[in-house]
Amino acid sequence: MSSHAASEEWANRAQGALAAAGHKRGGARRALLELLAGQECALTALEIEDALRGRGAGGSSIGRRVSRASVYRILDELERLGLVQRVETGQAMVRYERVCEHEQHHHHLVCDECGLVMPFSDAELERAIGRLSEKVPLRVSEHEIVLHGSCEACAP
Amino acid sequence: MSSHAASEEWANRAQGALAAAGHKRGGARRALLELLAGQECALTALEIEDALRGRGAGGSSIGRRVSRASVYRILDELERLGLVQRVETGQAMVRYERVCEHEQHHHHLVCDECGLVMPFSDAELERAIGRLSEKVPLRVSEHEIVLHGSCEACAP
DNA sequence: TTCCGTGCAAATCTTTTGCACGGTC
DNA sequence: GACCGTGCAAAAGATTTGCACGGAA
Repeated sequence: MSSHAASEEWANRAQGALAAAGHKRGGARRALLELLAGQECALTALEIEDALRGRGAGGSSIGRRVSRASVYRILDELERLGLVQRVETGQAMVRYERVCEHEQHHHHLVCDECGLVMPFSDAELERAIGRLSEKVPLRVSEHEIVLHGSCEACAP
Repeated sequence: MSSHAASEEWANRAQGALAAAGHKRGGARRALLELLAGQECALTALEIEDALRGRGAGGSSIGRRVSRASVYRILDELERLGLVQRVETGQAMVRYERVCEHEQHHHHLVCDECGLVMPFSDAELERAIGRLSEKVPLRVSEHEIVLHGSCEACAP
């Protein structure tokens, strides 16, 4: 599935899930959905607020200021509905990213020097996790993997 | 290596590293080292403070009150020296645990219902991570894996 | 005697909550 | 018109920092 298609699939699913949960379509939520749909990787609440304010360099600045409280509230709701997931990178703030059902999910590389966060995915790793999940005294529902180190710019 | 030996190896290494870094041996730090050496898995700063205050049910309560600020300061220093590592479990607070060099390191299972945190280790998973680390655009120094789900008590 | 280590209290910073207004259905 | 969604301001909670005293070297 192309990145664009995944983005659209998610946007549609999000719309549907929110409607099904009996939610109205406020401007802040729409802006946030639009932003998240277009993102490849995890953002912090602050980054989301800034992006919506229109600061982001390239890309379509959504141009709708959304208060920080609403950002958190909406993310919290999207998480409960399974539309976004939290990503803990060992940095100060929690990150959030959309969850695509039909796309191989990814994990994260974190540069501890500059803070860069990159996605990666690896089928072998997923298989190892899958087998492991059967052997462990926990009914596993999710897993999160973070690799720390230095990125190519920081450790050339 | 037995659990006891690992605990002792760590305590010795910690003593040495701190001495080498030119540190004096204050009472709070000694109490904290003693506590961490005897722990199998990750604790939060608050749990450490409480344990040191002597609350813990079983076990040898260390019986030396240590202020929260000192707990954080000491943990921060131990982390810089590579003696403890932070563990993010998606719960409100960060957890800390000792790092044993000669022991296969472990990762964590987290019950999202009751908050229970358990250690596990898996050689196949480590191999997968090792191979992956070669292919990724990051000079990998550490990795963290957390499996979320329901423990046997919560999902019987 | 010189510093480091520690406790206390205040500051910071992220995230959450209370409340009132405004828009959606 | 009823009710949800949102912004603003204040609160909450974890972690960090400033400062002064006491102990280790």
